[in-house]
Amino acid sequence: MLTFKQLTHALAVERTLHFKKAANHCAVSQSALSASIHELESQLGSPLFERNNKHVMLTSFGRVFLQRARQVVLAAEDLMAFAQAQREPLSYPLSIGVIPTIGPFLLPKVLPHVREAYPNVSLRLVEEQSHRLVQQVRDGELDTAIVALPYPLEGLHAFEFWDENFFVVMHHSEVDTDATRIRADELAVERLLLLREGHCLKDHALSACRLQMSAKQDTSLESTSLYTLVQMVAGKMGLTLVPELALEQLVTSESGLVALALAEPGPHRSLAFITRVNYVGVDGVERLRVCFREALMNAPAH
Amino acid sequence: MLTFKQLTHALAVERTLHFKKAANHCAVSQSALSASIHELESQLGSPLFERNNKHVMLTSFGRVFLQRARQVVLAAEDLMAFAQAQREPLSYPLSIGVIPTIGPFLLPKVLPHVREAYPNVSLRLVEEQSHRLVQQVRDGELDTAIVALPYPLEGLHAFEFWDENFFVVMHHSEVDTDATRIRADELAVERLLLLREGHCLKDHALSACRLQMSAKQDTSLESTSLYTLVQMVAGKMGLTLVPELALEQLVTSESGLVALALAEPGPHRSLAFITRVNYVGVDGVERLRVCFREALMNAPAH
DNA sequence: TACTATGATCGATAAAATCGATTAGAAGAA
DNA sequence: TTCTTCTAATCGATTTTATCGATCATAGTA
Repeated sequence: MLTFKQLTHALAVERTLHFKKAANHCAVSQSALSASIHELESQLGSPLFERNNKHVMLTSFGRVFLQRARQVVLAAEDLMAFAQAQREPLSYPLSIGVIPTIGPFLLPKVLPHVREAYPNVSLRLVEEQSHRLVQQVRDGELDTAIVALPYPLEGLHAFEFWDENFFVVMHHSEVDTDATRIRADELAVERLLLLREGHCLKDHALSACRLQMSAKQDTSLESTSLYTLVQMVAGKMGLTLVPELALEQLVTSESGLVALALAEPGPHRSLAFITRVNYVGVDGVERLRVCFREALMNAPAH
Repeated sequence: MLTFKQLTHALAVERTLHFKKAANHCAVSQSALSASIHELESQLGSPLFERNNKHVMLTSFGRVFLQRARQVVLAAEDLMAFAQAQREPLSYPLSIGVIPTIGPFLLPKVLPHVREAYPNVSLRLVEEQSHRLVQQVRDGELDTAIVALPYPLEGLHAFEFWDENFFVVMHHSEVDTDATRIRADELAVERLLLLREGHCLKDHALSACRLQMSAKQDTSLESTSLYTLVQMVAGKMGLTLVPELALEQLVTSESGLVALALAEPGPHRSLAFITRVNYVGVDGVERLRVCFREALMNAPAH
């Protein structure tokens, strides 16, 4: 079978046109190199070199063959160099899932920080609901995913990096208190607008209010994104619960909205990376976890 | 050191995602394949596969690495296929020197025949005088050369393929005989036009006439090509000697020239391939020799 | 003729690859 | 649970391969 060693030996002979010198370059004995060349030539069926006791000379075939062999060996060396470069943490492509109620609010805050710390990082980002992310991580379609806990993980590992509280978002005309906090039992629960079934934010928000989902809730108004949800609140169609990270983008001063901290003891959800238990890139994920955490701690408070 | 075997083993595991099946594909035992993969991964510094007793799964790194490794292995396989294709006789580039008094007359007759017999043939043709061709063959710059013998070859091998006679070419107005042959001592030697010094044809022509070179010959009229030489004859500036192969092109019916066979016992020069004594492509040259000979025998006689 | 340089070759040894058998652990069935 | 099955890792033995040092053969040189 063809080996890289044979090719590099032959290339050394091509360079030096001298078996002993080539052998030295390759750090083997002359006899070993001679055998190596013989073996290669016998595999090829044609001699690469024309040689006697005094002179070594390329054959026409050898010239053409080694020209191409050089490309192959270079490609292999490139491959090894590439592998070495990959060992630098987070320099290989990483596919990350993220749930829709985290992605648009978290990533703009942390990705610049990540790119600064790991300039070679290359992330493929996928936005899906938690249950699909869990499946994709399990199947190896994703290296990791960012989800909100608590969530049934069924044997996956979780690397938490942030806890956050929920805020009640209302139209300012509906606020009848000067306090910055509000208790769940003060809420007009019947006007609560939530995300469509399947978004974990819905469950987390309800649980933050110590509420069970009300069966008589008007599901036709359940939204698919926090953005439209907040637009509905701005249209005085009700009130909603928004995680802290999203406040900055969703509740601007000119929106006519007011955000009140939920008084129930929090925090109410926790952001985490999830991976397979024996995922080999845990090192990279752990680095991401630290990096995300630092970025969030340094981010301007709302 | 990286080996092709490791790469092909890893690629087999990538395809099957199963060590035993991959081992079967590679015709080795599972333990050997397992060791091979381990060795490769240790050289790379990163695992290619994430595996436990039940499942084998590509890592992100493995995906990217094997993508590139596949290219390298394919390139190597191409290289071997290329080498095999070269084993087909005369399918590799062959550089051939030829002297100017043979090339233009011989090659048009034989090359079509060669290309028919060896469709993959690829010839690089170089036209030089004998002494330069001999040197270039010795230096390996040429695989072989076509020269006219006798010529001092100094250790090169000669593969003769054709003998030819010389013809005296004169203007028809200067011919005073009806015979088709002429003896050297009937020639107006003082009007003999020959090629410039260095062309072996000059020596061969003189020796065909049993002549030594005359010192008082008008060297200013020595030509550099048979074409101009014959043009001079057509201008009644003298007569010359032309090898048989060249007659067809040089002495056409409308040129006003007459060619008379030289009566001296011939043939007077012999065409041959020359090679280094241990040139490895002798097989190809021998095939060319046979091919040339056949082409010339089938060529229409002058 | 003797000397030098050089690639091929040989025999011994060292290194590796490979095998078969076994182990350990996970998944699924009873 | 407990048993069975499946699978990759591991181990020890063996075979194969690679390598070395020494020697040989030979072309070129003095």
